[in-house]
Amino acid sequence: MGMDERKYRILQAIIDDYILTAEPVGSRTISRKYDMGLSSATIRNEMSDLEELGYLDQPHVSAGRIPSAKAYRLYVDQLLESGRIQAADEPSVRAYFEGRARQMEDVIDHAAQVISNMTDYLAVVLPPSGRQPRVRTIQLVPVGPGSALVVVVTDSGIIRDTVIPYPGQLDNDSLYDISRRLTDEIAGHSLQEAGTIISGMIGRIHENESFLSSLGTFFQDRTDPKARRHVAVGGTSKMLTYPEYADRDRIRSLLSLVETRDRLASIIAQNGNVQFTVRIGPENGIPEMADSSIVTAVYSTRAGEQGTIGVIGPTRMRYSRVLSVLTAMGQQLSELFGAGDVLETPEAAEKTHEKE
Amino acid sequence: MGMDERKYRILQAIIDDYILTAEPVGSRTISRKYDMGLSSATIRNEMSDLEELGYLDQPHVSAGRIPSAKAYRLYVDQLLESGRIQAADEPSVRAYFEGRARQMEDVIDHAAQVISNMTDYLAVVLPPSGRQPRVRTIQLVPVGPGSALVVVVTDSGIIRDTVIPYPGQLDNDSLYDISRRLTDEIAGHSLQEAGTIISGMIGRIHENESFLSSLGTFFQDRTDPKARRHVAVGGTSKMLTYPEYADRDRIRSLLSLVETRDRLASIIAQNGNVQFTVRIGPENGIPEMADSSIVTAVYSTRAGEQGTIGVIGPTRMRYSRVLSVLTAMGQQLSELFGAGDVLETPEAAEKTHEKE
DNA sequence: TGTTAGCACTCGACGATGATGAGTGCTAAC
DNA sequence: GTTAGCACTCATCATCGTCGAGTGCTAACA
Repeated sequence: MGMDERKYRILQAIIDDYILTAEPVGSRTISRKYDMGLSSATIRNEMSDLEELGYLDQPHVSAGRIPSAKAYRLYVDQLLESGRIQAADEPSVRAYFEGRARQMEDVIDHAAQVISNMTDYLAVVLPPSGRQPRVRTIQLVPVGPGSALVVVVTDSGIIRDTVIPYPGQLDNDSLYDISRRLTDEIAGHSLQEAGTIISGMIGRIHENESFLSSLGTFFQDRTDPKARRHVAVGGTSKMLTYPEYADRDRIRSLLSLVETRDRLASIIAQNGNVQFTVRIGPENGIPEMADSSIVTAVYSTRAGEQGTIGVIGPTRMRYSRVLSVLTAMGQQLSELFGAGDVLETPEAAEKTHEKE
Repeated sequence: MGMDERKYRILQAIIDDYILTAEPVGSRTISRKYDMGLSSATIRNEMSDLEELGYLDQPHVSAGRIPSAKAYRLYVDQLLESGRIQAADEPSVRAYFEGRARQMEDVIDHAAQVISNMTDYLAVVLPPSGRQPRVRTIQLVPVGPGSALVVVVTDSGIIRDTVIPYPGQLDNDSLYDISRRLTDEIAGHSLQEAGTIISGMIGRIHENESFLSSLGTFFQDRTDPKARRHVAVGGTSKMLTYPEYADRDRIRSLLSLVETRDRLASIIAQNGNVQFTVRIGPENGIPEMADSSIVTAVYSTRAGEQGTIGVIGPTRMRYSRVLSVLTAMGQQLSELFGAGDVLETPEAAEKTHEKE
């Protein structure tokens, strides 16, 4: 007994129906709604086979069948192989970004909103990271007595800033001078290297030792992989519409996952270099998420950094829809972060220029 | 029939018990658990009176009584008048901030966490705002070809940054020069005034007109009251433990409120100059929050800006606890934003200095 | 006059019971 | 190989009676 064409069509119909209704689907439903040209009895036989093959589960004897994780896996694999994933929604994704979003964090927040609006699932967007960005400029800006704002511009265009103390006797001009000298030293190096270089300067330059040491630790902090990153989330409340999250404990664990951004980020973060990751139910390895699926995709920046966008939803997810939305959004974000300046959409830049 | 001492004590007991159990409380419970030296029959008579006075509601004939919004109001008013609100938790609040938090947003996020941990309700923290901060310095930092990062330091220490385009022919030094000249012009003025001044310069200085105009709109954007501010939220998942939020629609409306930060901010934002605001049930005027209470408190920065911290929970809230936590946190935040530099805790600054 | 014991009454919560119907597996006929 | 038919299973739902918490009222008591 193998998996022939007809079995697959029936399985597909069952999956489609279950994704739609979230209710166990019976043989009668299939033969009626998805006119297969087969009677319910025949379907029943096939379903029995499919169950034996591990593609269907039966909650109890007198209920219909439910697709197993294995069935979804087959379904998704076929989907991915067939190349039927089209960024069909690209125009509408693009429309969402028309003349909007300036700062990186705004873009990311907005992207999460858009994804969740288009899919009706929980959307997560991680900022670009991974590759060690290289320093382009460092600039110190006086903030108050005894403290300066450090602005580091990297080749990925991302600005990291923190206030550090500095000896009060420095005025604006000397700060600028210092900034220039520092830039000369560390430009082109990674943040980590920059930290080492600056720490190394402490011996050589005897003035402002404490200041240099603060600056050194600043770079070290920024290199820390545990450093909190902004994680954008959208559509949490959408999850409440799905019956699989009717259980309070389940909502609870989902909510607290969303609340602890670190954990959420580590779950969504992609490891490999693949375009998509689809983890169905138990595959995701998170006990309390055994009947949730996680789909992620990658986007990249001009500087070669990678970011991840992801969707979390019930196992009976509209995978096809999700994959196509993620594709479109991945393209859009890559474009946004790759084409023009990282911190500005092409549109926004254009709009500003029109005023000339 | 007035409200005598004994009635009040009974009412208090009922409120206490209901806050604890969330179940209608009967006359028997009161006479036993809160030994009043009265039989249940007497309590019953008093409860009957209290109901007539509007302080108690009865879900149905054979159930106990539930405190009405009017009862909570009385309770809270007494609490506030009695001056029994003590920042009793101040030490533990302080402990939470030991050697932590550098950036303003981190402080705010952390504060929301702490409040929700200490109260077990949903906590919201709004960043300082209100007063028009005055410009101290403006500095332009080159980010990439044709774009510069604008860093404005105000007397409230808040850094607002955006990337704007600038004509490519400017190099670092001329940017610095421009920054200096701009600072000379706008230092001491509000953001709005700064915008006007810069726009006014367009006529006078003919070089870089487009750049100045971008900069002008930058200031206008920053003055926009609708400008999105970072709103910190903590403890959303805690709300699921309360039976009053068992209903899915109720969680849903709560969740979507939390998701739309703008609306959340406008609900929490304080108008007057009072230290506390307690809005009980229907008092808050938000239909879907008719059985939630909102308690807010104010903190302030050295620069005279005001921020708001707030708690959202069921009407049967532990008001006393919440008020005392908010008091402690308000003090802590005021201290944090008032004493040392706004962007740094005294601890953090101290810690860094130790390295000298 | 205020307090309390006693009692009848109300009504939601809960569990048992039975009807309903969706769906299955199996068998036999086509 | 397909399908009609049928017995069987079992979750769902409404009904019904029991249970008990809690009340209001009355009458007795200090």
